Amino acid sequence: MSFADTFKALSDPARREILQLLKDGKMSAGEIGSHFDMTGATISYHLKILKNADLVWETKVKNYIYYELNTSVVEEILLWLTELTGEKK
Amino acid sequence: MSFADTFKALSDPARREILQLLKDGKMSAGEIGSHFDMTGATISYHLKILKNADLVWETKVKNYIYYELNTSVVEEILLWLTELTGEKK
DNA sequence: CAGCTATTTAGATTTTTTTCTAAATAGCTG
DNA sequence: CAGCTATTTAGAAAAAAATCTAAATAGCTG
Repeated sequence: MSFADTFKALSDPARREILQLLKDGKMSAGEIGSHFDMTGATISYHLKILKNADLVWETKVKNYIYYELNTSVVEEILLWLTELTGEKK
Repeated sequence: MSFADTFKALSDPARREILQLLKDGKMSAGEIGSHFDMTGATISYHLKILKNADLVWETKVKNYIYYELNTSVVEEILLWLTELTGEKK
């Protein structure tokens, strides 16, 4: 969705952990959930936020939904932060 | 304070805007506040969060408190994000 | 030192976020 | 197709965050 949504999405520790898990490749919602002490519904909520922020992709295979990291949007955040650190007057 | 606090601090648009303002040099709490449609108390609250996250420094001069950007902690976030984008298996 | 000016703190309220349980959907598989 | 398995959606409750007003602090300045 937007830049602000990306920052919001990154602000939760569980969501950041999900992204780290996905670094190693795609994973189903269930597999992701098994790494956390949360209900599937809660994991689904977090995945939705990551998806809305374009931080992840989903692909459906059989009755599984696989999630995959989308790094392109991370670049925007990197840029913002880099500009913050650089060019000081 | 911690890594998580830094991400939380960055998740609010007003706080990000404050950091952008401080890119151009230090600024008093009042000056910062004048850029926003919020009470001084609210600005003070946001400044406290930024300070706790080590994203800003404060220095007292007369009865003013000046805030200044501290970029060193931003580097950690940059690193985390960079590692997320790089080294995909 | 009396009154300003700048800023923060306290406390309350509102808004947003996170989480859960229960139910719904959807697509296998025997 | 009947029953599983995987996942999401809805709705409610709990927890956290943002905001305000009013009061407190603190340090000038005349």
